[in-house]
Amino acid sequence: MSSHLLRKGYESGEVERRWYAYWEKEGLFAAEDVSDKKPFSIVIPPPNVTGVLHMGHAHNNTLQDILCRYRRMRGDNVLWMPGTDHAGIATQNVVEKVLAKEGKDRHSLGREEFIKRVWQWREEYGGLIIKQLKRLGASCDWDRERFTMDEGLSEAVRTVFVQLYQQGLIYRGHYIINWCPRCQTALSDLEVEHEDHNGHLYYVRYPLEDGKGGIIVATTRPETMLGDTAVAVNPNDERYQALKGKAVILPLMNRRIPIIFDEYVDMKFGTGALKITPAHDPHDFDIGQRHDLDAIKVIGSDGRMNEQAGRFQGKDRFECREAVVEALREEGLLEKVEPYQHSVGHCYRCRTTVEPYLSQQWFVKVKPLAEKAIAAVQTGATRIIPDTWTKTYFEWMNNIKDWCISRQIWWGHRIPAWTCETCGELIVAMEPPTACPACKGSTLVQETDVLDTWFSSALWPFSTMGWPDDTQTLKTFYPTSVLVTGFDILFFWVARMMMMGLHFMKEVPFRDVYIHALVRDADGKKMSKSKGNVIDPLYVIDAFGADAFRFTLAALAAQGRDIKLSEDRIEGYRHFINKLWNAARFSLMHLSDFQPDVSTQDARQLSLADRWILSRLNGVVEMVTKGLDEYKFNEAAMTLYQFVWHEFCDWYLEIIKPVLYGSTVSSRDGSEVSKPAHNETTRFVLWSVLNEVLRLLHPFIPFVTEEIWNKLPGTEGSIMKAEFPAVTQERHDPEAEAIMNLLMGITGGIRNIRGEMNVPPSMRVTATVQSADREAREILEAHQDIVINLARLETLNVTPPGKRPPSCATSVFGNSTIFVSLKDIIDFKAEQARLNKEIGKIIKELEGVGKKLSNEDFLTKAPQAVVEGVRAKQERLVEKKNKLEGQLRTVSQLAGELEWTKVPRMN
RNA sequence: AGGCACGUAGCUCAGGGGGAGAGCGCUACCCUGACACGGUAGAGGUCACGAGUUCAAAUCUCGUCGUGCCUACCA
Repeated sequence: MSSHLLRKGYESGEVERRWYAYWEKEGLFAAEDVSDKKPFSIVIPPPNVTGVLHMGHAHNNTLQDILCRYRRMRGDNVLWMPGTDHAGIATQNVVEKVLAKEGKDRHSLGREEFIKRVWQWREEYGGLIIKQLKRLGASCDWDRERFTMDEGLSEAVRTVFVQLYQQGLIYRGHYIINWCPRCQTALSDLEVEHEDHNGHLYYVRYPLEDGKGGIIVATTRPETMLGDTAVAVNPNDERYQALKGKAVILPLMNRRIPIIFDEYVDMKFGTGALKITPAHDPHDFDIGQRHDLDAIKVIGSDGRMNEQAGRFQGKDRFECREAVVEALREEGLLEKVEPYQHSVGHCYRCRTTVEPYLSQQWFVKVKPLAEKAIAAVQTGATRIIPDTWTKTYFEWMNNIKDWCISRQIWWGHRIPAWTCETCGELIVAMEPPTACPACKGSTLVQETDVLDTWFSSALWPFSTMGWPDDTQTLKTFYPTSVLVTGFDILFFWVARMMMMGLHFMKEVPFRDVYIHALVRDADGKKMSKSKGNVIDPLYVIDAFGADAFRFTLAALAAQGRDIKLSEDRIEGYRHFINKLWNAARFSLMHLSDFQPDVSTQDARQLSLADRWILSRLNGVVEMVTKGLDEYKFNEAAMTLYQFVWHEFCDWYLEIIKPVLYGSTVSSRDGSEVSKPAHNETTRFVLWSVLNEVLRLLHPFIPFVTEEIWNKLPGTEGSIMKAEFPAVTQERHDPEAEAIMNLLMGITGGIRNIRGEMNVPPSMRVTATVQSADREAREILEAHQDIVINLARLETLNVTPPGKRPPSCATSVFGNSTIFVSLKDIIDFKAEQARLNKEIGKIIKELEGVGKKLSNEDFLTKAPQAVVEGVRAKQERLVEKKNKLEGQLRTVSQLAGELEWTKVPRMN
C-alpha cells in the first residue's frame, strides 16, 4: 500500500491550472442548443472590459458557478453565458488617459481613429477579467463569450432603438439633464450619486422695479441668478399678495424679471420667494414651461460661465459663486448667509459635481414598460430572492422617471438617427438612409451621440442568445433560470432587463433573481481603491487557493447580510480544504487496492458506524440539496463543513481505524482479541462516503474535489460528469443514530473526566458504566470497542446499578452513570469541584423547568407533547442530579479522610 | 424627509415562539501510525433597551436608542 498517493498538504496552484485546462479542453462547460435534458441558464452580469476582478465579481461568480456545477451534476443542460460590457464612459476615460500620455487627445485623433484605438486597447487588455474568472474556476461556456459592442449585439441595440422610437417610446427633446462637465456628457438620474454637503443658504434682495422695496430670495447656488428669468411666490402666500403683476430688477445683471405665482413654491421655506433659473434647475425648468419664461444658459458645458454671464464670463462655476456673493455684498443686497446642509449630485464615474443642464437629449418613456415589469413580479412570473428586495423594486418602479439614454461620448452604440440638412426631417432607421423620405434631399447627418451602456446591457439576456434572430439558443434557454447579482445594480440593470425582456420577448428574462450581499472589508467598510482596503482576489487565490476562497465566500453568503471578509476567514477555510485533503489521503491509503465493483453491495454487513455515517450522509444530502435549491449557500456549505470535519473525520474515521489497521483490542475479560480482517464492508462504506462527499462538495470547491476524485478507485472521468448525490430513504437509520448518540455521549463523559482531571492522554484507564436500562447495557457491551478506543480505555465494565467502584470520578449521561477509575491519581478536591460545577449547571436548568411545570396555564394550554417533553426533561435532570450528589457525598467523605494526606496530582 | 436592513460569546456571524449555536480567538493538556492547516477538554452570553401579544418571546407587534444602506425636486 502506497502512502504517497497524496502529498501531506494540499498545494492548490498546480492542481488548479491542470484541471481548469482539462475541463476546457474536454468541453465540459459547453451547453447544447438542442437537448433532451432540462435547460438551466444564467447570463453573467457582464463585467466592464476595463475591469479587473474584484471581490464583488469573485463573490458573484462563485455563486453562479456553484449553481451551474450543481445543475450540471443534476443532469441539466446548463448554459452559463459569459461576456463583457463596453462600459462607454469608463472605457473612453481609460483610453483618453493613454492618449494623454502620448500628448494627444481624442479630438486631435478624430472620432473614427479614436474608436479604432479603443478597439485596439480592448484587444490588448480587455480580456484580462475573463482570464481572472478562469482562475476562480468559473465554468462559463467560453465559446459563446459576447461583448456588448459585437456586431450581433449592436444589431439588437439598433433594432430595439428603432422599434421603441416607432412605438413612441423613445423621444428626443430639450430638457434639463444631469451633465458632467468633466466627462462632457449627459448622465441618467441613476448615474448621479448624491452626497450631503455643508453649504450655505444665501438670502439675496431683489429690488422691486418701482423702487418700493424688494423681495428676498434664498438660494444655495447664487451663481445661477445670472440666468434668472423670474421670482416665484406661492399664490396663497398672504405676504406677497401686493406683488401681483409687479417685477424686480435682477441684481448684477440689471434685467427686469417678473414676479410670478406658482403652487410649487413652499411658503415655509426660506422667505417663501424662489428665484427661477429655468436653464439650470429642473424644477425651475418646469415652472418656466408653465409660465412661458425664457431659459437663459449662463454656465457652459465645461462648467465655466458663458457669454450670458456678463462680467462673470470665463469664471469657473464655483469661483463665480464667490464672486457673485462678493458683488452682492458690495451692493448691499446680500441680506444674510446661513450654513446649510444639502445633498449635491456627483458623477458616478469621476466624482465631479454634476450640473443640471438644459440640452437636447434622447429619452425612453419608461412608464408603460415599467407597468409590465411590475406586474411580472406581482404575479410571480419572476421571483426576487430574498423577498425583501421586492419592495425596493416596486418602490423604484412605481416612481420611475424617463430615462435619458444619450451620451455625448464616442465609445458606444451610435444612435441610429439622421437629420436632413435640407428640410430638418429626423430619420430613425436600422441602416443609414440614402435620401430624406420627406424632401428627397441627400445631405443626411447622423446623430453624434451614443447610447447609455445600460441600454445595451438591458438586452443582454436575449441579445447574447442571438436576438433579433429567432435562434435555437433562445428557444432552449430563454427565459433564463436565474440572475445572480448585487443589489447595487437592481435598478441600473435588473429592472431595465425586466422591461426590455418583457417588451421584446413577451416573456420575463429570468425566473428568479437572486440578490446577494456586498463584500466589505473586515471592518464592514466598502472596499475601494481610494480607501486602500481592497483585497485582491488574485492574491487570495495565489495565497490560499481558489477552493478555500470560494468556500469562504459561500460559507459567508448568508442572505440579506453583507460579507465582511478578512484574510483570517479565508485561512480558516483553507484549513478545511486541507482537512478534506488529509481525510482523503488517509482513505486512499486504505483504498489503493480497493475494487468497488468487486465487494458487492449485497454481501455487505454494515457495522453500526457504517449505518450511522450513511444515515448522517443521507441527511446531509438532503440539507445541501435544499440549501442550493433555495440559494442558501451558507447553509449548504456549513452543513458540509460540519459533516466532513466533525462527523466523518472526528468520529467515523477514528472508529474505523482499528478495523482498517487490523489491530487488536482488549476484550472485557482482558484477553486480546484480534480483529478479523473482514474490513471489505468498511472499505466500501469509506469509499462511498468519500465519493459522495466529493460530489457534494464539487460545486463549492471544484479543484480539490476533482484532484481527489481522480485518485479514488472506481471513478472514471471528470467529477463534473458525476451525478450529484440523491437522498436514499433506505439509508435513513434513526436506530443507528440513536445508538451512536449513546456511545458518543458515554465517550464524551469519559473524555470530560479525563480532560478535567488532567489524565495524560497516553494513560489508559478503566471505566465502568452502570445503567438500569438493559438495552443500553447491551448496546454498550456490543460496541465497547468504540468507547474503549475513542476514550482511550484499558477496560470498559458495563453493569446494572450497584456499588460505587473505588477511587473514581463520575459523570452521568442519560440514565447511565459513568465511573472512571483514577486509582492513585485522583484528586478528591478537584473531583469535588468538578461535581459541584456539574450540579450547579443542572440546578440552573431545573429552575427553568420547575417554573414551567408549576405554571397552571402552561400545563393546560401548552401542547401535550411539549408538556410531556418538559416533564421528561425534569425527570432526567433530577435523576442526574441525585446521582451526582451521591457521588459528591462519597467524594467529600473521602476527601475529608484524606485531608492530611498529600495526594499526588497529575499535571 | 421617507424607506429598508441590522444590534445574539472577545471578534465575525448563523438561527428564528417551547433545550442559547458555529468559526476564529482564548485557556489547559497532547507531535496517538491522514492532518500541529492537527487532536481532546474547557472558559465565555439578562440574544441593544422598554412595553405589549402569548401558557411560553432571543424569536411575533409597537416604541426608544444605536449602526449601516437605499430612495427623495423643497430652493
